[in-house]
Amino acid sequence: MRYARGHKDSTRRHIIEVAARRFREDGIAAAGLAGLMADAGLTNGAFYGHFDSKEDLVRDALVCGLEERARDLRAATGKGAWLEASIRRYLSPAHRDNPGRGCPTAALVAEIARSPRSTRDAFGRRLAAHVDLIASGLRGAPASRRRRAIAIHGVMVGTLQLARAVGDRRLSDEILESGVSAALGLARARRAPGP
Amino acid sequence: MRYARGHKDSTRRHIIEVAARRFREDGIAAAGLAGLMADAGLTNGAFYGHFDSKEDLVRDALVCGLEERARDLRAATGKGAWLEASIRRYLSPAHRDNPGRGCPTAALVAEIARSPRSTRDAFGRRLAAHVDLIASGLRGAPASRRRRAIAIHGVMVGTLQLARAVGDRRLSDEILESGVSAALGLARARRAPGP
DNA sequence: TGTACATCAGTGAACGCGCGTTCACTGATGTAC
DNA sequence: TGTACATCAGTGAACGCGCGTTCACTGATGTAC
Repeated sequence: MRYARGHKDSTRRHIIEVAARRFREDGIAAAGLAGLMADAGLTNGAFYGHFDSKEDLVRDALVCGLEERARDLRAATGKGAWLEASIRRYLSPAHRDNPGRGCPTAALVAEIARSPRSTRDAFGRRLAAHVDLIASGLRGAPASRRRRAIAIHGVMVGTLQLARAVGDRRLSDEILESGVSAALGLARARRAPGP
Repeated sequence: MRYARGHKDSTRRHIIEVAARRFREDGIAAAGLAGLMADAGLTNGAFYGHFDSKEDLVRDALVCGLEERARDLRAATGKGAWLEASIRRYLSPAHRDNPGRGCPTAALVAEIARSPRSTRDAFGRRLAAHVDLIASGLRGAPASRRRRAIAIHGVMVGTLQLARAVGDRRLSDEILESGVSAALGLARARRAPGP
């Protein structure tokens, strides 16, 4: 064959990685396939040798990004205060200013909500796994840990997005700090807050 | 003149309202001007008699949606437990299932983050006012109230979006409940959580 | 009172462009004989 | 060892379509005389 064994697979992976970055930077609707393929060093025609449709790539790129972050987080677990450290890293100016290499959820959650069922199911499964991972770093009864893990994830995603959207840098920094404060509070509590 | 006095102004307002709904439902990038104008009962050509560009409409529609929600919230303040009630209403299945008439921030924050400076500044100003409104319903020292108000807004926006994005209805409901629980906890606390 | 003209919100066709998708083709390789 | 053929990842032009934007035009009204 013209190409080495495994060449096509690695090309496919490369396209997915490029797409995962571009989708997070520009949004799914605003990222065109031709530009994406050019970024990957290929021409537009090669796309359909690897994927059935754009939506197919969207799902793969989303899962790719989510699993990379899950691997990173799983690798950190166990080390002392790993959850606190990962909350601070998540709500850092560095993460806010580099969406392309950051959390796919924060960048794409609204577009995922408008995606076909299969994409939303794939997202839901990864979200559930991520929540379990966060919950493993909490103390308290299982139900309370799960509730707080979901809320921690929610406040992380929400405040990161708000920090990215406001024009004022000072306000943006303040949003990040408030998010850290609230997430750490939930992480340290022994009971779920609220009713 | 052919049209009654104030006709053009009311047409403009109508276009903005239609756009505010469509943007929240479909996303800004995915909502086309021709479809939007047709929804408003006009033809595409009339658009540029009212706005300089799509971005111009985006900013106006965003501000329109945000101010409507601010008015609703302001009207509720003062009534006993108004903040708790508004948190529960925000994180309800009804709000989750009707993004078109819901919170513009939850629907559009990622696209706002990719918008020009003027749009992000307009968003930042409304966000700051909204945070002040939430803070007015909290107890404690001013700095703590502000921190918690930002975090409450963050957890509301974040968990609503997560609830919209997952395919599994049960998980979605659980996310909403966890968000309510955490937001109420932050609302009832007397001190900011965390370090 | 009647007529000619100015106003202006809205019409609808057209602009160039990039979109997602299709397809006939290329050309370097491995295989068959 | 040399030649003919099959394979297949990638090429690049083309498809129809909808995008944001422009513009010459319409036609009902108010105004001027």
